[in-house]
Amino acid sequence: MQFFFINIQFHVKMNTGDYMDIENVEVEKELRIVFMGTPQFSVPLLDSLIKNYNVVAVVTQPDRKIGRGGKIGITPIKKLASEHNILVLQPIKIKEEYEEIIALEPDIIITCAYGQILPTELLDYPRLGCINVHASLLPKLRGGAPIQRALMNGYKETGITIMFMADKMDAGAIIELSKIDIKDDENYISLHNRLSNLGSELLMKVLPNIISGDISPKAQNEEEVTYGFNISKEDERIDFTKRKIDLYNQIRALDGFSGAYCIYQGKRLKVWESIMSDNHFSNLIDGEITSIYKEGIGVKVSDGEIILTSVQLEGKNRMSARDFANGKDIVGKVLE
RNA sequence: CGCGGGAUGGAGCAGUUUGGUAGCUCGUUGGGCUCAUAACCCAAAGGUCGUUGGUUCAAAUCCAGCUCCCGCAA
Repeated sequence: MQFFFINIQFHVKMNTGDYMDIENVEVEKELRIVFMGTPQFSVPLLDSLIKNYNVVAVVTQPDRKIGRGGKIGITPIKKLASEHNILVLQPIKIKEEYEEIIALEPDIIITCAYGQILPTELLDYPRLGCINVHASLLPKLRGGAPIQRALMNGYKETGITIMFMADKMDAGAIIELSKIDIKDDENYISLHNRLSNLGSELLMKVLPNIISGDISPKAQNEEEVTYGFNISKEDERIDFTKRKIDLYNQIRALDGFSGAYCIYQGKRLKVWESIMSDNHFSNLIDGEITSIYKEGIGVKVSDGEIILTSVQLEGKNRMSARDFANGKDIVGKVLE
């Protein structure tokens, strides 16, 4: 917990319940932060906030049925907040249920992968504004799946953007950017974790400046805007008529996420990992299994061959492609 | 009670319909061949067939309950 000396006008709730306006007087006050987030990505961020600041409430998505059998799952953010006895709010539609948040009188709202669009009334309330931590170098890859899209697009670098929130998604003025390189063999899990930690570090670095007003936000260049929308079924399906580099990027972009898949003998076969090969086959069709290698299963694609190294058949566990091929006569079979 | 697949030596599977000495492809270990090898040949070790109970002369196999794993859908 941390206290700040600030020197602006605001009003203070007294012990009596009355409000007292104070102007230009240096006082000690606990900054009231409301954090909004949902998935694992935002956990390190909330963790840092809890350790260093006064988080008065956490807003996260409602508990939902998850997995088989209709079990209810709680969000990673709710779990962490509950462990610290922090108030958790889970509005179904925040556009209609934001009064409770305003009643908490937050000085600042910090969001990270929350999953709902905040209403203007809420955006306008906190005196220090609403801050978002986004996993791309804005204005590139606005939207819900910037990490996957960066990999899928074969980007060499990405990063974290901290910005003010605007009515339009991920369109607010940029406060701070931090770049990282994307390794050639990096997958979703790895990049996700690195960006998650980077987001946390960057926010801790920038937050004091935001509080003190020592920042100079810059509007995004609308001409350079690109989008990284959520991953759809179509994005997960492997099309072996594509180039091997595109398939390789698609597969690693979804490794640790939903997984890329193709169809083997009428069943769904997820492909978690692959490597590119330099072999070429002119007499085979795209998707045909070329050979079993030590590394895995070779598959003919438009510009050569890709070797599947880690796969998972529906109903089965993830396994090495070698194990999958074991005991089966799959050379010459076609993956769709 | 959302739909469905699965549990068999270290791994991946067959065998279950029609109960009757545990099989295949790998891996491991040892040996051989070879300039050499991830290739080839020979040999060995390794499984109370997820768990509990039932039927039977006899259960991986039939019946019932339970546990765990996974795909889809949300």
